[in-house]
Order: sequence, then structure tokens, then C-alpha cells
Amino acid sequence: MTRSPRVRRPATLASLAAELGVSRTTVSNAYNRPDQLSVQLRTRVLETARRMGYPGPDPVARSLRTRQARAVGLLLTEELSFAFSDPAALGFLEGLASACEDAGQGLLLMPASRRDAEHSPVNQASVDGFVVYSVHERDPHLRAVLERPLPTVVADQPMDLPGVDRVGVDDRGGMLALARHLTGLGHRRIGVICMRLSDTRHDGYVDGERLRRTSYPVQRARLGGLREGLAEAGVDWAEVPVLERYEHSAEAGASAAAQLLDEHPGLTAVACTSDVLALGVLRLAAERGHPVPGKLSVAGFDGVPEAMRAGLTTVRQPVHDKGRAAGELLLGRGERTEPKTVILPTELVEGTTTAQPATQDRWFSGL
Amino acid sequence: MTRSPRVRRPATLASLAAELGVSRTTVSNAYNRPDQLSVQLRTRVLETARRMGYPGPDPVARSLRTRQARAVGLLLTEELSFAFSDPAALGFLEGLASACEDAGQGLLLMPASRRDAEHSPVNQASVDGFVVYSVHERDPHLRAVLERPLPTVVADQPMDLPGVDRVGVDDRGGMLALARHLTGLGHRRIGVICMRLSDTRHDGYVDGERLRRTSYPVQRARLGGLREGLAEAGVDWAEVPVLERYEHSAEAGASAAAQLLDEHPGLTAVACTSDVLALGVLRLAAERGHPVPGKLSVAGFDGVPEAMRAGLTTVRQPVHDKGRAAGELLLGRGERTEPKTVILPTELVEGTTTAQPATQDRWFSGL
DNA sequence: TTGAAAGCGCTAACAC
DNA sequence: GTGTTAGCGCTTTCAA
Repeated sequence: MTRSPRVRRPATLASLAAELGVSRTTVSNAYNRPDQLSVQLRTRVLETARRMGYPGPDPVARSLRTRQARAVGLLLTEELSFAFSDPAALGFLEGLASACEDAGQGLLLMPASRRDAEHSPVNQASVDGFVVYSVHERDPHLRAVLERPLPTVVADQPMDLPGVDRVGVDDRGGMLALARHLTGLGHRRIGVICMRLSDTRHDGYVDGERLRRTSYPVQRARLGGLREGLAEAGVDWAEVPVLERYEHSAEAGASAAAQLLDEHPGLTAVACTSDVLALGVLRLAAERGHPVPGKLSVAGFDGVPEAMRAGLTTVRQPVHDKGRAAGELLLGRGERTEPKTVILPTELVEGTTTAQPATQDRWFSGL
Repeated sequence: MTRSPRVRRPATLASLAAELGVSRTTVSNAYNRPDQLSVQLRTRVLETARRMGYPGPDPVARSLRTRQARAVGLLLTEELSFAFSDPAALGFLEGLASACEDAGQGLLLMPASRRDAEHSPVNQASVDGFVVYSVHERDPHLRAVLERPLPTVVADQPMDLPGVDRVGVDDRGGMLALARHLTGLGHRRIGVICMRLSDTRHDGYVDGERLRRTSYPVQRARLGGLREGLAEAGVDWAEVPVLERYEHSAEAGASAAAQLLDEHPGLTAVACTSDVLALGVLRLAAERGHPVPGKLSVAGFDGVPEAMRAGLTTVRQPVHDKGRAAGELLLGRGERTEPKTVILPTELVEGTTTAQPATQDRWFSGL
């Protein structure tokens, strides 16, 4: 396998045309409209191209002319590495990638660092549209996306962006089902661990005000569903400790669980707004020799592979389909002008980490 | 948050300049060289831009002019979804993404479907360089990459591409250490499961000829290391059953293990050229009630998270660093003209899945 | 079937 | 500190 040295673009369409003694149109047609020339002329063009080391029309120049980049830009929260460490984000990415693949489009991962939002990479991205995955509503890169005159699809959040398509899941309904599951088992003293509610760090309890004001509506929806389900069983939300963690990791979940159990020793169940957090709770319970579900029931949200393997009771959301739907929404949007919203269903998965509370607790709560 | 309707590019740098009564250069400078204008003029430009809905210089046009796309193209084997199901590929991707992020470059995932290699997406990609991750040496998309006059870094394979940088790991050394570990424990009857050795499906035993001819040199290196280590202990490679699987999955590993154990009941250990395959072996052993490592020792290669969690004895390769190195090699290559090769070390990790063979076997092998 | 002309939107020299 | 000139490499009418 031989190759030319790495010099700057050795030949252009124009130089090829000159060499061949034909017009640039003809060379262009040889690549883009084979039916517009005789077979033999086309062959001659292509062969000369090979001989001169002409790699075909320059994609950037073509994009400028055709106004198509054949790629989709993806904006993710914070560090790119986040996408690869969060299994739910990963599932989304995989689904989106497969939709792009089917449409012959590339997928451009944009570096959305926190600093330097002034020249956002969004403004450098040669793409035909954007997918925005679950960012803060005031994210500066989101701003930049919305200012570019390109179609955009938001996954999860923010919600209610005027004129923008969105794909999400039934967060509220899923958590409602989970709440009913827990109260149905007899739990009344339930602790909650949730993900960040603001883009500034806050690791601590959440009051009604903070929940109302959060700029992460997915968390609000999940907690809202929980609240509604608990209320149905007569559990007063004001009595439910809700602990927030800024970091989204099993470690954060474990630390929150430690705090929750120390400060509320009577809890019989802990519900988390993500599986990653719930896995941390399981880990802490194991460390403390706290039997699950014997002494403590634990539940999560997402249905990520590791949680399923661990038998976690959780609310499964179709992350892969969500990614596909985002891609299809973006790429399949004929001349549609109305924004579209797609909400995918969620499903309660009863695992082995929830059960009736220990007897004394059930007595205590009046069963 | 208001936004303009999704019409085609409403304003251009030229129209803005006309509106302002200044030259295009001035507007361009307002964005790219703030120090070249007075603060007040710049402010006026930017404000007018906002008013007219001008989103800043078009990235494609800028790329054409500056000859920079600020993005790196990534070519992966087959379906994109492969990258997301293979944990080693995922680790690589994460490392590469972080290197791109640090350099302010986007990462373009290219859809490398098998069909339609004629108009490879590689020819449509607006990028400054390519990273090629572990593909077949005759991959048509690789061909297309090499024809474009852009810097390229290959990860793992193919090896020996003239003029192309490469980053890899010490595959041979890692497997050599693993072989010594196994023979040191007393194993003499060892079965091997490896990944595909050709791009056409072959699920079956591997003879010397097939191994020599493989177009996947990473597999050759790993198996070569194994062979060398076994030879040191007097184990004749011709007596070692090597079973190949086309698919790379735990299921494939399990099916290979079943075949191996059925057809070679005397085996005391199975070494795999990847952790994913080895995890399948563990699963099969569990299904059959075959104690590991009591009755069968199992080892892998890669050191992926799930394998580490399972306590698998394996050869850890620094996948994340490999990805970072690929990115840095591509992005940090000043005026370098000599191709560079980076080989990262591997490390034997003794887990809980290897031990001395059962007594009778040790007697048998002469210890 | 082929060619001439026009421009996609921008930036880099260089002059003023 | 600002403007003029000259393309970057390509595709696309439209006419021959």
C-alpha cells in the first residue's frame, strides 16, 4: 500500500480539468453525476485523478457550495468524558449514532468545556443540525446552538424551547409507578436521593422552593411523580428527606445514602432519580451490612445494564430508542415547520432490591 | 428565550458590513481579531449582528478559507454500535475524545458501513486529520483515508503503513507474561480462544498457516506471545487447540468454551485474546458447574472494567492512554515529517480466575 | 454531452 | 485602525 507524502492538497478539480483538457464541470460530473458523461470519459477522468493523486472533490468546498455538511453536531453536558462514563448517556449516544449511520451522516462530538463559552465550538461546527443532550437551560453552548440557523433537537432538557423539537421520556409517570410500588409494599418512611438541581454545586437537602426553581426539569418531573405517588398513600412530602448530589456517580450515591441513613435512621426505603446513584446506595448498604431488601429497599431510575445485572428495582427508560428518535427527528424532518415532541414510555422493573419493610416498621406505619 | 424562525441563513458577513457601512474585513476582525479594532466599533458590529440575526462567520466558509476544520475524523470497524458495545473500544474513544477536547477540536464519528465503500463518508468528512481504530488492512474506508492528503494516526492495526503514525500496546509481551503465569502455575494443557483472523467469517480451529496469514496483526502478536511463553515451558504449540470466533461477544466466548471443553476434556486452562471472550468462558463454566479456578483457570486480555470487577486474570492495556496518545500524536505533530510509533506497556493482572491445576493434572504434567 | 460564467461566505495580504 | 483585492475549491444554472 503506497501513499503520497503528506503535502498540502496536491491537485484540485481545476488542475485535473486543465490536465485533461476538459471543463471543471465535466470533472465534477464524473464524481457526482456519472450519468452525465460517457463511460469512457468518466474512466479517463478517474484514472487521471488517481495518477495525479487527486482524492476527489474537497468536502469543505463542496459543503460551502451545496450548503450541506452531511454531519450532525452533538452537544453534551460538560466534559466529553461524561458521555462515556454515564451509561444512560452512552445508550443515547449509541442510538443516535445508529440513526446517523443509517442516514449516512457523521456525528460530530463537540467539546463543550465550561470555560471559553465566548467562542463556543458550536460556532465552528460544520454540521446540518444539532442534537442537544440534557443540558442546563442557560448553558452558553445551547445559546450558541439556538443562534445558528440550523434545525435542532433537544433530548430530555431543557423543555419548552420555542420552535425546537424535543424527545424525552415519561419521567413523571415512571416515578409515579415506582412510588406506588413502594407504598404498595408498605413503605412510609422513604428517603430520596436526586441529581443536581442547579449548575452551581449544592450537596444537601432540597426544600420545596429549590425544587420549584430548578433549571433541570427532568429532575423536577421525577421528583414530582414520586411526590404524587407518595401523597396517594398519605405520605406527606414535607416529611420526606430529599438529598441532592452535584456529582453523578456511585460514590456520590453512597455518600448521600450514608448521610440519609445517619440522619434518618427510621427509613425503610431509598429511592434515587438515577441508577448510578442507586448503585452507590447498594454499595453503602453492603459496606454497612445493611441487608437489601431485608432492612432497606432501594430503587433507581434508568434501567442501565449494570443496574439490571444487579437486580435493582428501577424505572427503565428506552435510552437507545431515545437516541434513535432524536436522530430521526432531526434527519427526517421534511419541510415540517411545526415543532414536534416525542415522549417515550417508561416501565417499572421490579427487581430484587425492594420488598416489604421489616415487620416492626409495618406495624409502626399502621398496617 | 426567543429565537428566529428556521429560515435559511438570514445574514452574511457581507450584508452586515454593508448595513454598517464598513468593510468585510472589519466585521471579520470583530470576530477573529478583536485587537484590530476600537472597542466601540467592535461593540457596534456585534450589536448590529445580534439585531440582524447574524450568527457569526459561517464555519464552512471559514474552513474553506483557513483550510482548517477544527475536527478529527474517527474511523471504526463496521457498525458504529460496535464501538459502544466493546468496552476496550469505548475506553479508547473516551481517551481520544478527551485529547480532542483539550485541543478544542471536535471528534467526527464516521459511519463506515460495509456497503457503499465507493462513496465512503471519509470523502465527505470535513476534518483536519484521521484516527483509524483497529481496522482490517484492506478496509476500503482506510484506503479512502490514506488517499486524502491529511495526517493520519492508526491505533493498533494495521501495522507498517508507510508514512503513518501508529499507537499500539505491547500485545506480544503481555501475552508472553500471561503464558509464563499459566505455565508457572503448572498448566500444560491450555486451550486458546481468539478473535477473528480474517474479515470473512470463520468459526473454528486455527492452524499455523491461518495464523501466519491473518490480516489482524494484533491477534497474531498476542497469539505469538502465548506461543513463545508456552514453548519456554516445553509446551508444543501444535498441541494447543486455538479456536477462532468471528463475533466478538461473551456469547461467542461461551460457545467457543463449550466446544473447546467438549473436544478437549483434559484442558486445565483457557486463555483468551480478549476479556469479552473470557467473560463468556466464565459464564459457561458457571453454567456447567465447572469451578474456576478450581477445575479450570481462565484468563483474558484488555483489563476492561467488567473483567476487573469479576476478578479475571488478564493483561491490562491502557486503552484510555492509547486514545489520548492517538489524539496527541495527531494534533501535536508540529512540522514533524518522520512517522512516529508509540507503543504503550501492558501489565499482567493476577486475578482470582487462575490457580494451580487440580492435583492429578499436576502429577500428570510431571511436577 | 460538454463548457462558460457566477458565486457559496469568508479571510489574508497588503496598502492606506 | 480600516479598506481593497484576490482567491480558498467547488457546483450549478444555462447555453452551446
